[in-house]
Amino acid sequence: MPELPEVEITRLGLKSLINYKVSEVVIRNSSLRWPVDRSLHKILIGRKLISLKRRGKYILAEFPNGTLIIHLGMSGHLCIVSKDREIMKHDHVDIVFDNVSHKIVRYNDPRRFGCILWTEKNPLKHKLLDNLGPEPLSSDFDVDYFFQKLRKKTASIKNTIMNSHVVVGVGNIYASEALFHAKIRPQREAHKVSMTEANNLVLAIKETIKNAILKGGSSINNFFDVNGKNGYFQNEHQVYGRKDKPCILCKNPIQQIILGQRSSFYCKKCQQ
DNA sequence: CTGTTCTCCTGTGGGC
DNA sequence: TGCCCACAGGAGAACA
Repeated sequence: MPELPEVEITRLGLKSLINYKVSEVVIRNSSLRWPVDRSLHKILIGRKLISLKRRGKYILAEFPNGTLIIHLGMSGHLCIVSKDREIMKHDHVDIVFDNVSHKIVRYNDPRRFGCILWTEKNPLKHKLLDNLGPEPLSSDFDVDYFFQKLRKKTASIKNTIMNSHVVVGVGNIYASEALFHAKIRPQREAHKVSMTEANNLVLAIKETIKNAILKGGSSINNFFDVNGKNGYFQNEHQVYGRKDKPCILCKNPIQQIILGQRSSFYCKKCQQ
């Protein structure tokens, strides 16, 4: 479910909890991708949430004694709920703030590919985050950097932009979308992409992600923000999920192929 | 090192 | 209606 825009919207939605103290942690099911520390309540109770940052698709919740590293995986959601909210299936973890009944952060994740990890060190040096590529919206992600990376890659351009060591935050939906905007076929070998095309792709990735954040994220299979509000970006997908439907630009049917086990969509006329 | 495949898990939708 | 199968937004691990 969540690509970078959805994670960013989730992070922004949680900011209302900054400066509140944790009063309770409930772990109903600790078996996420990696086990949730069962002593998290001892670590967190009485600690004030200092900041909420993001690196790639990881949300970093900073406390005085360390940081929670949260990833939503494929199907994770964070919601702010009140005490009387009924417990749903797959509501695995609650973090209650300030003993206020309406300030509970609830983690729900049917597939349990997400994670909630505690670190007392610099989270950016955590092994999951240490070798990540640049943020797509930062100035570090520019054509000079990107083209140098592409020259060394024989993998497909789509797999390359989805590689978090090249650039973070480009998931399966936005990879297809960005390649459509840059008019590059997803299966092209990365090192055969020209400087001009690389430049177009950098701009397309930035635009696609920026636009999706503005629109509140994609709501495919019910993404919703921390207050339960839907995003609208799914209404703007040009190729993703549009197999056999007419291309927005030339009316030719959109193709679907599998690259790296993932569905990829493109227009064979507009993308070369 | 690189690129590819496998893996975790549940839910959903299509075909029969 | 139920059953079975394919597939789903991530990404580290294992492997060649």
